[in-house]
Amino acid sequence: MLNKLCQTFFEFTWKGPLDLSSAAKTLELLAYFSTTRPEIGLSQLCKLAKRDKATTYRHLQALEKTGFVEQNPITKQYRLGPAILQLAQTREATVPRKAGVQAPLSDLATATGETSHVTVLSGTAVYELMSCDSPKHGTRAIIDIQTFPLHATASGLCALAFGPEMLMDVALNELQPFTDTTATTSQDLDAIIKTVRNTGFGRADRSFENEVQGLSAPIFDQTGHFAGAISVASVAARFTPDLERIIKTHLIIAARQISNNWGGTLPAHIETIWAKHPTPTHTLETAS
Amino acid sequence: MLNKLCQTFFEFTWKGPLDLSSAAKTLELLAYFSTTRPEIGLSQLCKLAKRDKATTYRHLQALEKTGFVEQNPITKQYRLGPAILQLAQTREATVPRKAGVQAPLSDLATATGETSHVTVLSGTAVYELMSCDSPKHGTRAIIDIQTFPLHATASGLCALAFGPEMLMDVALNELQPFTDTTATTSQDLDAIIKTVRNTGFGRADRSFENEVQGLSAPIFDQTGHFAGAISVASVAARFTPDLERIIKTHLIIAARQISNNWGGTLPAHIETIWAKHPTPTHTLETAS
DNA sequence: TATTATTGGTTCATATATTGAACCGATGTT
DNA sequence: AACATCGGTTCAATATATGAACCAATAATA
Repeated sequence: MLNKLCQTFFEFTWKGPLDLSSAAKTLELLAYFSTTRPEIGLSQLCKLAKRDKATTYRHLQALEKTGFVEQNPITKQYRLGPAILQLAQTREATVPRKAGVQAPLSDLATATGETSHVTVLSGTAVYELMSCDSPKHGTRAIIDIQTFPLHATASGLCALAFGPEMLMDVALNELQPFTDTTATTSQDLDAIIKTVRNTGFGRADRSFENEVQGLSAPIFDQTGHFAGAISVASVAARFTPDLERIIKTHLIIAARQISNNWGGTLPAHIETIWAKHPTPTHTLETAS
Repeated sequence: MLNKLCQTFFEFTWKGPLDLSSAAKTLELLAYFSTTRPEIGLSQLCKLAKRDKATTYRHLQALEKTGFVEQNPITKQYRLGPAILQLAQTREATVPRKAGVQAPLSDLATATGETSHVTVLSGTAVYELMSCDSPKHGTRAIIDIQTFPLHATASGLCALAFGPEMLMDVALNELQPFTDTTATTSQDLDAIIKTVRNTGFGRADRSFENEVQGLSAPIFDQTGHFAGAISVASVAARFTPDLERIIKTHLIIAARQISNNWGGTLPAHIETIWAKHPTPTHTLETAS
């Protein structure tokens, strides 16, 4: 906590720096593992997490004891462990999510040629559930975070617009400016969300990363509540009204399918909005 | 892990909090969730884990903050969260395991008509990776633990026989008597393991649960080391030499397939053993 | 071969962060 | 209305996590 101050280059409040239980700190270590960085050594992980070596070591031991990480016996590096698979199996058996996402997400990525994500709302946070990188383009929008900021990403805006109102309070406490177009005032955010509600699409114009255009549609589950979002992240430079029309068309399809697979349906008022504004781009209205 | 064992027989008097980091305690809470008990309330979880309510609550908060559990907004109960899926995806992409298990395991369960498991060795613990309940019989052997005792289960014995020697030390410190046939002395265990090495099969005769007969074969991965085991748990009452022959035949097939899928092969000496004792039909060398 | 800089892992005094009995308010049962 | 739960909160007491310094081993300089 004391030398947490060191990492304050800016007001880099990662998320709730005030009260990080030791357990939470331990669990956050897991977030540093990814397909591009599957194995991490102790020292390397210390640098990444900006934590003390002894502390990190003990945390890793706790994770190893419970099977959340395991150590490559030859390289001594750590990687995610088998306990995770078991839990994932239980989670998926309990609340089926991934199974109903795979196909529509893949279709979306293929149809749009852009990297696509499905996010889920859990509590007051939006997590990435699955992503699909389209091989169509060389440059891809890479988003390498685990939770999506509510106020700056298309998925987050969808959650604010269609999820529980309580999310707005959370968002207003985390108005971190990622780019110079990030909404940082309550008024700005309100206006944006109003637009999301009016159009039925979340839209993040370079508000999270400078060259990324996000577009998203909400997903609803069997409870009838907002459960997540499906989004497309395209490189801003090639984002044209034409592309936007295509993306929106396929977002609607995917959102319908996934909602259906999760045992829900899109609320009538959203379907109505989408029908009213078939493809709300000023210039193009050609049918496809 | 420990708490499961503790609550089974002896009280252990809560004596040594020596090796229970707060983080580990927190993570162990996750083990109480299963497909048969997917949602757990705060009070209920306290009873299960035998922990204080305030403590458990804070632990759950930490888990919720990191997405490992989420709260059903209506029932207020907790269930496994979406972060797990994400990590599982990474783990599986890094160290593919489940993908190569599904089919052989399913085949095995179908062929034997018994509940079958695949376990993996991680560090010094044997974890269940996947299990498949055959629908053939009404009574099924249900094993509802997450880690398999090394000295009392067929999978554990396989690990001791074919895994790193260091496991033996761990096992000798945990010689918990689950049934009256559980090996509880170093000598007994040595003898059993010798048999496992000689036959190429792990065998647990009611040594973990009174009515369960376990039989297992080792799996090897691309490193050439023991990586896990595949096992069949049959109800002891219907365990006949005939059934044993059938099970062993299919265990061999499954062990070969999974090892292959994990990028490894069965060591020649094990194949040789299996060939030498070509499914010991009615000539059981393990006289009871 | 000696030097230096890594690595993973360990120790121990310090004080910080965790603990649990008791307490709340809400909901539900009798 | 009395009672029993539930999820959640408080606060003093202290058990527990912390990190600077320290090892031993390996690897890259030189």
